[in-house]
Amino acid sequence: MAGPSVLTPQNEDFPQWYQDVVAKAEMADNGPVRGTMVIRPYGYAIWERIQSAIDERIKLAGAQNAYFPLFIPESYLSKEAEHVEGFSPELAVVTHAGGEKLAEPVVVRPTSETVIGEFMAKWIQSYRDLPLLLNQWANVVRWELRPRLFLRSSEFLWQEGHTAHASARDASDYAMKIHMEVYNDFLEKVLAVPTFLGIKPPSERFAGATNTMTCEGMMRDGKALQMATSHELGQNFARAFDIFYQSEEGQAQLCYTTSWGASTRLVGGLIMAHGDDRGLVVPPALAPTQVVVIAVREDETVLTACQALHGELTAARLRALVDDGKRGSFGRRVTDWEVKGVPVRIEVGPRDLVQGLVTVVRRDTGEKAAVPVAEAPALAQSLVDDIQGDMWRAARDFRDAHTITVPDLDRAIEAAQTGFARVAWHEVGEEGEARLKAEAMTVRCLQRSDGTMPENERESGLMAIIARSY
RNA sequence: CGGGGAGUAGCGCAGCUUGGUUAGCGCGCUGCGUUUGGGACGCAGAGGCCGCGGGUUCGAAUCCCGCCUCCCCGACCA
Repeated sequence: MAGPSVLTPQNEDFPQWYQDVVAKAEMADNGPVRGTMVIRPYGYAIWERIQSAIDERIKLAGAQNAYFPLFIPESYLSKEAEHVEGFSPELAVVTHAGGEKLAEPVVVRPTSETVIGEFMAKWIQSYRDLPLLLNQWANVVRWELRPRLFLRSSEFLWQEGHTAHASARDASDYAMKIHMEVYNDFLEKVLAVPTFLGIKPPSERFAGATNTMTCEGMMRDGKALQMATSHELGQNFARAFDIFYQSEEGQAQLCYTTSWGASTRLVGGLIMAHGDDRGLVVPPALAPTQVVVIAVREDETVLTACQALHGELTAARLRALVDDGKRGSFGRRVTDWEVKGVPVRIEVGPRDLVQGLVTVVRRDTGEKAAVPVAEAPALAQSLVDDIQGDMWRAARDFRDAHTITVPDLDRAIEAAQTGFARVAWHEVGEEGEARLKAEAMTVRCLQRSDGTMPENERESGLMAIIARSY
């Protein structure tokens, strides 16, 4: 039934497989400047759906969208010592503009804590102004030495939330709320990627944060990908930018701030968490096209049947389109839709049609069924519903099968060659982290033994998740 | 920046060692025809500053010198 693979098989060369998928599914191209990325219409359609799903959740969590400038005075970055130290190696700095050398160089934002901090200070006067909950959708630039499409590009698109609160508790609760109700919910319900939730060890924290929460997903090659992060910034940025409020008692108090983000990297995560040797597999809740109706050949009866099916699918609020056969042989077109990962396809051919049948195929399992034309829309609908859950369970089972709890660091290093290792955090320590680095591994996150999110890395009984990562 | 590799058609490559007709192959692209139930086939086409600059030579993709760029591995990272 299946022809030879169009792509490099995953187990032969996973990075090459990834590049093949990005190219063949028409997701993105390299830009003319090293490290930049051109997102093609199909890749962008997926990003737009990621955006709207996340944006909807951000708004439910109470934050409002705003927009801050791309250019940031260089001096802003230096106001927070750890922040500038963390980012300076990857800054793009504009030194000339308008034909002249600038008095103060301007950096292209690598992230916006600093500018937003400046304006928070201006806007916040009283405890009544808190919490201040902002988000922006923007592009950011971090000059990368080893770029990879979607996973690590010098310019990327993301959402960055920035909030200010009256107390450490409020800030911490809100960062957690975003982590669970925006990121984890999106990853589970839309992207169908199960993750390990935890906090970063101090060595892996965001520059200037007091705590970083992460969602770590497992890719099909057993490596980890950080899919979203939420940071508690303590009073570090509030102090640097004078973000004060007057309390009910009339005293000036420093705010506590947070920041949180998810980027176009999620598209890379989608590819690597669900993809197989035939290409992308897109979960139905995310898919720009959920059902493709394929005419086996250009034939009036066939095309009429396709249009009728398309009408019914659309009426049932499924995102559907018709492949009318003008674009080449049947086999070629099927392969193209498979590479793009469309969840369900309905093949309409003259032979089946004589018997009143069409063939319905699901992308995730390849399972085919010949069903009466009249039943096809309902079947497509139920497959769309089933596939979403099945993909999540398949990804979870894969992750669990490749996650091993081990008693010590030696065995953790062994296990992390092929997946994730779970080991007591006290078995690692600073010395252990150095050993991991030598093995190209890191502590991806720390969690309690029951898998929940700890308050901080000093809690006793924490487990470390160790893996190779992107 | 350290270590490796490569620049020839949109993409992937051969040719270079030993200089010499009109620079070639696969895929893709255009036209026409036959096809179409898992990447169809035939015929006819289009497409090249052989990375850039200099040199040697009657003659350079090929030899010499200089430069530039890209890719892979490492250090940094959403």
